[in-house]
Amino acid sequence: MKKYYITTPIYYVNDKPHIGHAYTTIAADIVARWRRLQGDEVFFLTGTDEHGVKICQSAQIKGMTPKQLCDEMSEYFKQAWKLLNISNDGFIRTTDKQHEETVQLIMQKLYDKGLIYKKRYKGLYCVGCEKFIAEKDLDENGCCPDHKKKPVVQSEENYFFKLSIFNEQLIDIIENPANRNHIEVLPETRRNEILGKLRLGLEDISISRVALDWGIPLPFDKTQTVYVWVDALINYISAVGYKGNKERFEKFWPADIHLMAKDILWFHSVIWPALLIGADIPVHKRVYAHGFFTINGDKMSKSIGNVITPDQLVEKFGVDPTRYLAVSLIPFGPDGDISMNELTKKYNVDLANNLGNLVSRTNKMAEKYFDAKVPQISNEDILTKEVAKILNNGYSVSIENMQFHKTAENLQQAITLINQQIEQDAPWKLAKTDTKKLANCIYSYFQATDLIVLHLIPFMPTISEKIWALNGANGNIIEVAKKYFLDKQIPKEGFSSANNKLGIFEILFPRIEIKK
RNA sequence: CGCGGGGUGGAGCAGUCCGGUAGCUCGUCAGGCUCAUAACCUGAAGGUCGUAGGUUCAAAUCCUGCCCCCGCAACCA
Repeated sequence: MKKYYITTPIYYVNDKPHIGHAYTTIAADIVARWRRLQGDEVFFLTGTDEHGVKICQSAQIKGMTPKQLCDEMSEYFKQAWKLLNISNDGFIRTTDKQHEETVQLIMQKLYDKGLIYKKRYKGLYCVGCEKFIAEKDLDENGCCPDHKKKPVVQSEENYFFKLSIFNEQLIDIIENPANRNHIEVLPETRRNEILGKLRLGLEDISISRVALDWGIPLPFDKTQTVYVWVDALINYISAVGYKGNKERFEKFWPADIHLMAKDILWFHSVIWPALLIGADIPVHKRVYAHGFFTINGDKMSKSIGNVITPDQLVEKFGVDPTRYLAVSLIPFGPDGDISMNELTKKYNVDLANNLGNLVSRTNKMAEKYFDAKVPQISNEDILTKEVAKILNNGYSVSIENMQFHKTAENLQQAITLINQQIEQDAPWKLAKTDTKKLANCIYSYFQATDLIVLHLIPFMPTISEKIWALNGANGNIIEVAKKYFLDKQIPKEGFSSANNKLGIFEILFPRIEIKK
């Protein structure tokens, strides 16, 4: 049995979950569920990032302790993932004791190996941004462009990580598949970007902050805390037991894929591998950065007030459609535009008209002509083989490459084929002339739909099961799916079989009117 | 000369690496069907592929110049 370790980033608890967080998490969940159907032993990790100045301040404003705030915010994420039926195996919080100890362990190791040194750092610091700001980025008045405030000169003594010495090695790791630490950075265009930046050279990075309570103290200098990014990255190994569960760690690490949005690709393809190599730990195998979306053409922002939350989507479309729509509307990788209108359109076309209506019409026909049972077959079922051919052609390749919009297209193609076949067969005519042939046709619609439904599981786990039941299919859908994906044979038992009673019909995807 | 992405019928996109009847979804129009969630099926109209040159028998696709849009530019969740 193969293992598969997949992660989302850990989300910063300064903000409640929005569609961006949901997007990454749903994508990861789809892959995780897909791998499980393939028979892999999957560890799917998500979590929350909880240290840093911003959290401290937010907590203060709300009159809470940082810990209280983190508990509250972390819970929002947990609930959002529960709502979206996310099948994560772990949920790490950077305030977990085990994580904090792991971070200290790694820091100590890097320190002992001479990869960390102390240096005075002087720069312009914008209090609003909480960061050092380069002179060239200031506006014409010498102020921070975001906060319109003059930065203050700050001088701090910090610990630095010798990132620069890894420069050549990192280029090779990313560029050369034969390197034993090779990391596949995807999509390709992003990989080129990273390589381009790496070729400009690396500087050492500061990895600690002074006088910040809300953080993990450096083991070798308790007056400083670990910089939040370093803290955050280490979650990927602490969650699988780098400290405390050697067996699990060796089983799952290195991660097979880290998923994220493009803004944090640098950290995952440069800083994270450098830290790992520094600490003599194998590096992850793959990072995949997806794009950002605009909403109705605008950047998603609180001030515009166009932020879409998972709750809103679920309220409008339901859980499974939300999952499907989130990943199928735009290609995974580049930036894309999303709007409620487009989502609704796709919902109506793909789910209500195509899939939903197919289930509806076949169920109603069986109800009408065969007393709500799956009819007996007498000839070979060709349709299901044709559907299998379509799915074999595009489904797994696209899902492996995270091209979910193509996977969705593939599924829709398969559904359309059945709709076309129904039109050609015209069962409503056969009902008057040839009951034997009619039985054959209806049977094949069920079988073919069942096959599609197996492929829908990663996207719409609950509705897949519902259709399975509606179609009077035998057996546990997950077990049947695993078996099917293992030997690619349509099982005689396990699909809708003759004389099976259909489920009580209900409309799965009610059409949603689009407001003009 | 900072780096990168993009400009294809009304809308959104694919095709560009490996030149050879320009494809998909939506929308529009016409027809069919009535099992179905006014759903489904068939067909049609609509594009000098940002622009100006070049290479070639042949370019959306390769090369060069220009115009326009959008990200990133490292301590940023």
